[in-house]
Amino acid sequence: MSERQIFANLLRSCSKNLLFEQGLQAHGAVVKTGLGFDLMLNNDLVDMYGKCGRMELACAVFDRMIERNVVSWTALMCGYLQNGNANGSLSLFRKMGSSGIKPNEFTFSTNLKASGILGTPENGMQIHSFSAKTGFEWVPAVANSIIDMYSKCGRISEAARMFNAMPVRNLISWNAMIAGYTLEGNGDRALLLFRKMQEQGEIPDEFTYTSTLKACSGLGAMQEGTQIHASLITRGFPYSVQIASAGALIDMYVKCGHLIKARRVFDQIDAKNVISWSALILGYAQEGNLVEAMDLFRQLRESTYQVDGFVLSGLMGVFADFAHVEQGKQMHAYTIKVPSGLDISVANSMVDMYLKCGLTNEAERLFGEIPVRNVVSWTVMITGYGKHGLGKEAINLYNRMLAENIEPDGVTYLAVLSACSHAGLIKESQEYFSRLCSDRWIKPRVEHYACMVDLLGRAGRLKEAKNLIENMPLKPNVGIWQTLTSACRVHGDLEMGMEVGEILLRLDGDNPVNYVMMSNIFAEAGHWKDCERIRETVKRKGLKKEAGRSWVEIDKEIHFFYNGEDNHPLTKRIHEVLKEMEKRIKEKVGYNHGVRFALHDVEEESKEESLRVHSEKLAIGLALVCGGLDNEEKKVIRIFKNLRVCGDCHAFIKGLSKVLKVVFVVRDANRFHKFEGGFCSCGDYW
DNA sequence: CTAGGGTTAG
Repeated sequence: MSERQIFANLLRSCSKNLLFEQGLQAHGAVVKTGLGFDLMLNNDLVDMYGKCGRMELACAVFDRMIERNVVSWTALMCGYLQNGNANGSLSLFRKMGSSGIKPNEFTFSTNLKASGILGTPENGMQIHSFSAKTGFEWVPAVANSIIDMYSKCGRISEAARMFNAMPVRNLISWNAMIAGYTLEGNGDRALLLFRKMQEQGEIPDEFTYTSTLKACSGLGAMQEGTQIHASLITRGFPYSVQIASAGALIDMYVKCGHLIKARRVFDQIDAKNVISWSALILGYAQEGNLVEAMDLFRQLRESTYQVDGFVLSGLMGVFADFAHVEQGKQMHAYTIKVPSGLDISVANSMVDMYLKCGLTNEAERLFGEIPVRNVVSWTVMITGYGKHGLGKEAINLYNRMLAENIEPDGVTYLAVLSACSHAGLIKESQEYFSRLCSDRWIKPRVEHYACMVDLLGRAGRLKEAKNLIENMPLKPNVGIWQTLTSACRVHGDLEMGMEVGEILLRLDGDNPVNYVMMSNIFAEAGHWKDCERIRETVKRKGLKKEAGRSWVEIDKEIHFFYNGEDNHPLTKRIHEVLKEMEKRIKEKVGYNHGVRFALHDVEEESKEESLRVHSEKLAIGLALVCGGLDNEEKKVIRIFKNLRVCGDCHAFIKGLSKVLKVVFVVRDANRFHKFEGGFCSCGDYW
């Protein structure tokens, strides 16, 4: 074997096994032997450095080469791609074109993959047609990459067209198409294709299984998932395959609500990895079992596996949802100690957590410290401002984002529109909505229309709101009708309320929330008979609405309350304080029980009584008992509620904030309410 | 030198 061939083999082995130090030594030896200008060896060097994550060295070799062929260029592109720089690969692709070198199938595959990662179809389409012109389109690897590119760019129909037109399909073609449907959220189609490929004699591999399991997760299809699990075992795949699919398998059971089975799979895998750990931890956490989740997380930390950004951001998201500030802060402290704490998704999830816990200043500080913010970072912040009723600030932030050349996406528009909605900025919202409609790449969704309906409804422009729903190009969903119904209630438009309510009940007649809304409309209008009729229906159908639950954190401990609950050790004191407060508010601000809100609890018998024990009041009572009555300046009491805060409680807290020198921040299912000096930041519309 | 996968932030 020639010396040159020996070096090539050595370099390829370093590349494959990521042996940077040895590769560096081999590089030195190549130069010493006088082979420093050999084309093939230089290509291998570019590849080796790229694989080892040393792009500066890969570029240096590439720049010093006296001749370059298509392999040299493609190797460098792969380096960029594998080091997370898809744009780098694409711009190199363009440069290669202008230097007169023709791409081959490898160049096409690489850059199609890069386009898929960027997720915007323009680049990919160009490369697709380029490959067609140069006769590479139907080379299997290229065609597969085109399918992958289109499905990652949200052009599933293009992907399917390609797939159907392929003269020869291999396993990878099937996998790419199945993954595409799964990604699109069309799990049914994915499973259909999975069956079809087996009918045609194709044997699934680990990638097929992970994709189809993911499809089952999305569908909540436990039966299909279990079948796939079974065939994974009966086909006798080697361990490596089971490991690769374990994360998806556990996640499937988690998403189907079967934690016990998920746990069983986890316990049965000999070789776990960080993904199987994360899937299970987040499963427990999202279910509300934080004790088990955190215990597993501790075990993960103490294990040899590296905690990654996925599990950190996932847990942070759970703390945000449950408003567990203390846990969130502790996790924040932990992220500073681990490398994955620097992940952008972790930073974003922390900003979101602070915002959802009502600590706006902390969120702002953290947001300012993110070195490279992406569209999610900005959207989180805009959403947060919006929920705090800070519409102007949200819009300012949005403009700053545009100034920094960050492209908004559909969620960003949702954040801006809902910020306008919470702050009542109608003119502004119409401007942004028309911008959205004329955006080339973003399609308005029902949720965007719902924001506009909410805005118009809030302004009392109910006819316009109804018109918008009836004329929108999308199929109205339950949520958007609920928005309109609720606006009818606020403005006391009985006629439209009944009309819209009928639509709502036809569409979603088993949701107690809809009946509550209807009975409220009738109650507002004094139609007690109709109100009674609705109540009867709810009883007859046996519908139960989600139980109202509030919580408050006191001395790093969270106390939960359900409506009418009386098993807290301090219950007696809580009721005493609430009674006392009620008296003081009645004297000072003439507060009275608003019976109009009593129907939030359709199952309750006594309205007065049910109001007095709403969970948010109990939580506030406890906070007051535990030192909230000190009446010191700048005292803030934070309360969280799973549903929307009821109107009576809202009035009560407003009164409290006037009687006491306390600021109350209440996060409900919709937004934040900041009560200060007898006023609420929501302007009494919520 | 090349194609496919698992947990994940708004």
